[in-house]
Amino acid sequence: MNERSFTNPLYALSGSALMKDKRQKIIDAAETLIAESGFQGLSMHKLAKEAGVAAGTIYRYFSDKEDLLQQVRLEVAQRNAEAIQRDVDESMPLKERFRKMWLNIFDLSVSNIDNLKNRAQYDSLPCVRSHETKEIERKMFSKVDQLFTEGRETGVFKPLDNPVLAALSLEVSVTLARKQSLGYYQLDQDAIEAAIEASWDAIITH
Amino acid sequence: MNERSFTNPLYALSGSALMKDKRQKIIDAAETLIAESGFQGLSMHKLAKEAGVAAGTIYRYFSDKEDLLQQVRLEVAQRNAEAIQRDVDESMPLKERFRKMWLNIFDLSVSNIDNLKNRAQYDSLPCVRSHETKEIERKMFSKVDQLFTEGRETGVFKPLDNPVLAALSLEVSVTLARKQSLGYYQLDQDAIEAAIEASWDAIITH
Amino acid sequence: MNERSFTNPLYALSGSALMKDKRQKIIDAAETLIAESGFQGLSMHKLAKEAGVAAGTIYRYFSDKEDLLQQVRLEVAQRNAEAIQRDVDESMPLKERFRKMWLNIFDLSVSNIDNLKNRAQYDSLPCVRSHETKEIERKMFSKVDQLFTEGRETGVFKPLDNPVLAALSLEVSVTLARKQSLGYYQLDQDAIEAAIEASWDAIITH
Amino acid sequence: MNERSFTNPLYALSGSALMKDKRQKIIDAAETLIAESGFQGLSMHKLAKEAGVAAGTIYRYFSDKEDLLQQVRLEVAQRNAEAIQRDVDESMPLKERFRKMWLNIFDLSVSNIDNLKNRAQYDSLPCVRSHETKEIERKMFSKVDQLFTEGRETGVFKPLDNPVLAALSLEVSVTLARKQSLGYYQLDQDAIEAAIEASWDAIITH
DNA sequence: TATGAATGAGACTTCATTCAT
DNA sequence: TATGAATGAAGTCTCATTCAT
Repeated sequence: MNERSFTNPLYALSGSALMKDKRQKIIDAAETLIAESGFQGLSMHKLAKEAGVAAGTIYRYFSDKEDLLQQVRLEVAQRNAEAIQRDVDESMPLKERFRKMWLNIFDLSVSNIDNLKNRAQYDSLPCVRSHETKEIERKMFSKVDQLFTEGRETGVFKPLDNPVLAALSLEVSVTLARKQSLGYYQLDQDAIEAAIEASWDAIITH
Repeated sequence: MNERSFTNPLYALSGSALMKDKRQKIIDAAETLIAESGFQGLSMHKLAKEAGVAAGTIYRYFSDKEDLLQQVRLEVAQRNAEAIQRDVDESMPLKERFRKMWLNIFDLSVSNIDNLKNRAQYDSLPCVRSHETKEIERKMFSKVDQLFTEGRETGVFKPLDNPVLAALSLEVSVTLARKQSLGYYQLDQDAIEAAIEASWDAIITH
Repeated sequence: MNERSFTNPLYALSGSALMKDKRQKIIDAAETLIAESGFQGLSMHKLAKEAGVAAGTIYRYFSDKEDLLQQVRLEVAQRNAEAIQRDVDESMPLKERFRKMWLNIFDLSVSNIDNLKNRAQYDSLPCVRSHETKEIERKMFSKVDQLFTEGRETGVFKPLDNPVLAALSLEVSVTLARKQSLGYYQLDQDAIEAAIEASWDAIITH
Repeated sequence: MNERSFTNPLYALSGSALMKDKRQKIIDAAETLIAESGFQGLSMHKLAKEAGVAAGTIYRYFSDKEDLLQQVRLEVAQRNAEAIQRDVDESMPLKERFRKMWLNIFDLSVSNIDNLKNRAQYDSLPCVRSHETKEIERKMFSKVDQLFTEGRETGVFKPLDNPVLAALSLEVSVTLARKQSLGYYQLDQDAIEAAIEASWDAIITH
């Protein structure tokens, strides 16, 4: 968000702020519609209506539909990156950090999938691996990277690359969340804790 | 079915066999196009062209596009189910069965993802969950189920539900394969064996 | 109908009789479907199915759809012609003949309209005025013609052409029947008799 | 509406007026095509071409084909309603009003049928009977209703319901016009006057 | 900068008709 | 003679995008 528009109302009507408002309104509307009706249900007309702008206006901020979707994904990814590492601090013990991020991912996945917002994440993210995407990923996984690097160097974790460690442990939470949302089961608190413990077992040395 | 087509290859073009051929040609063409351009890129006209039939012909075999897609998914799922459990026998030791299926899934995922054929699997399978889908899943996971049940009852595995055990161990191979296909890393034989070992660690009691 | 097929079962399977059966089956099926779903709802495939023949077979008896419809109309028209003049005899008094035919037309129109079978009559008959159509009309109106001619020559009816007299009197019953079927009103026996009387008034000299 | 378009003809092409023009152009084109090729011959592509707009444009003004047809019928019905009661005034004697409307209907029917434009009226009007249709009918028949009511109450007409009186007298003109257009006969002025007289005889008390 | 009417390619689907068997 | 699979033109409608205002 442009913070200036909150502290000084004058900025709210200025060119760039207004523009930013419209751009944001369009992106927000896109997310809303995608959450409601999935990715294929997004038409530029519905989007314009939902965002309260004219159809042509969208093309002042995005070169075409693909560009718009790209930027929606970017925004979703950024929000996800923040959510995943929320309340995680380097000063916390290794296991606690692991547990916190595991739960963050699990919660995020459940809500995303429930809202169909997962589509913004799953359908799309794999398709692109642009510079920006990689930037996001680095940010997204900075604390994750640190966790795995630290754990491996102290001999707590197995000597595997970080992405492999992630796939073996943290990303299991995504799989479990998805399955739960599809109705395969309903994990209670104990089951979740057991799953976290098992994920931990996967990567520590025994 | 016209049995003659099995005994005498000359009959291969006779009535019912021809029909089966055409249906299959359409499904194959659909898989090809989906692999090339994803799910949304499949138009009935392109499909007709690729399959070498008239547009209207498709509707002799499938009531509409959704029906066609359903049947494509079914076929893909069935092929996957077979591939996953290939060369796995109950008489084999628990660990060996685990390793074999892990590798089957990994290999399948790599090739699927490389062809984008995963879309037929990932985009769609979750959408339905019909009776047929469940039937497929049961078949798909019969040997998997047996593995986990046996392991848990003998105290080798943790006391978790089968789907959870699967997510913690076997399905990790999908995540790893996808990441590899996206270019995050290239797993050599040692790394794969280590990943299998780590997956095993996730579900056994320590 | 081919009477031979009733008296000698051998004829039932003979070429021409069989052919006539199929042709009739198709026409009957067409009438059934038109009655059910109107004229536009008639597709050659549905027709083939209803008639119990293959789609291609229809084209052995009718050159194309238009030809088929033409012949359906012809058949309906013939049946109508018979119905209109049923139980009318030259020996009956003028007024009685008039009343009988008026009622025949009214009853026919009601049932036709109720079955949507009117479409076979109203949508189509005006479109063509072929030789056969005229032939049908002459037959259809032979007793009507006689009625009007006789009435005019005896000075009972106004000196107007037969088709004009028909429009002024007998055909009013069609208009009334149609309106009733559309729900404008429901004519009881008295109202119908009054309408007949009024129709009579239209054409007699006063 | 943009009021300027009423005060200054230069604005005739400005926004809202243009829109109105386009909608009207489409409706006019529809009437033209229906007149030429009947109701079934109307395809949205042909219509777009005839109207000089893109196919998609039609859907800005009409939700779908059925909606378009409905509005065409409405317009035709309204025009007919006006034509039927043109130059008819309550101050005129009963018979004169009757004669005028009879002729109005006859003339209208002849021209409609000659253009096949009757199809807009006959094929369609009976199908709906919506609120709007009834509104049209009331308007269409206000002077007709008044005529019949007045005539019945003054004892000039038979004690029959208005729709029945209409069918017996005024609507005969439609039947006669149709038959004439189909080439059954050609009514000269005397014959028409005689027909009017006969129609009058149908409903008056003797 | 913003609008939104207009565009027209292309989506899915139907159906009268043909023709090899 | 009968079949019915196959055809492909034509149908209705959607939607990303443009452009005059």
